[in-house]
Amino acid sequence: MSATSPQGRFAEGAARLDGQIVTGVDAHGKHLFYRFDSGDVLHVHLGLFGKFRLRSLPAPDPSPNARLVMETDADHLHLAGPTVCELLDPDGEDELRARLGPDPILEPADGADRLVARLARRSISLGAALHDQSVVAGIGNVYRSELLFLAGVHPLTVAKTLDEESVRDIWMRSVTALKDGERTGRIVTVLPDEMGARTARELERGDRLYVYKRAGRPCRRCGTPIRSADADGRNVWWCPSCQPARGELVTR
DNA sequence: GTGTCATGCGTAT
DNA sequence: TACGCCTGACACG
Repeated sequence: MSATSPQGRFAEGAARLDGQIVTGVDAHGKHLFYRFDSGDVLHVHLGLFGKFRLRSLPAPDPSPNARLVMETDADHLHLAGPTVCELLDPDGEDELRARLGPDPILEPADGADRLVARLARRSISLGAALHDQSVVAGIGNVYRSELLFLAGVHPLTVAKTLDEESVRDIWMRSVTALKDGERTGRIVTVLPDEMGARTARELERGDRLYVYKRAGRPCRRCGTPIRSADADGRNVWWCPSCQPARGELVTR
């Protein structure tokens, strides 16, 4: 594999990786790890804007924006706009993983206990908690609203007040949803029996989710207008009928 | 063409 | 809590 940094900001790293063999790729939450035969580990976090593009050769236009291009005889992998693109030593990877909560894809069976434990002490809202990567790794702003809708839990519920059964339900739904997303490459949370005759792939962009960015529009299930509020500096959406408040809510 | 927004997160205040 | 950063898609004109 050849590695280059057309944009230049990862020139040193690319030079080190150039000529190496990729021995594995894995992830913890939103953090990606490319492993090389020398033992080097490339850590990538796409952030809000980052994007990988995989193209077959011959490669398309020159890519001046690419932080990193990795190329084999067959493929051309183009990375632009990541928040993080760096080489990590083993200690660095350990420190990173220690900061992250359980990943529903990595530990579907064991992670629920850890989530229960991590929520039990928190006075923040559930919406904020699910977005906190040290509580659970891999859930972003789309999934947090959608999972809470599926679970029937109000997003401003005080995290530590939620009953354990509901926490485990949210965990299991996150396992299913994130695995689906990993498999299909898109976020579709609408359940199969609510898709009508269409498959997940056939759904229009706006028909794939229940509440995310649907403020004021009718709930797909009950018709009640969807609401939104700020949770942790980002919007969260919910259906007031399908996700009634149980107990007190976090109001700010 | 221009402006706005976004599936994120670290740092400064 | 605010801001900066990184890029691309889309709405609007």
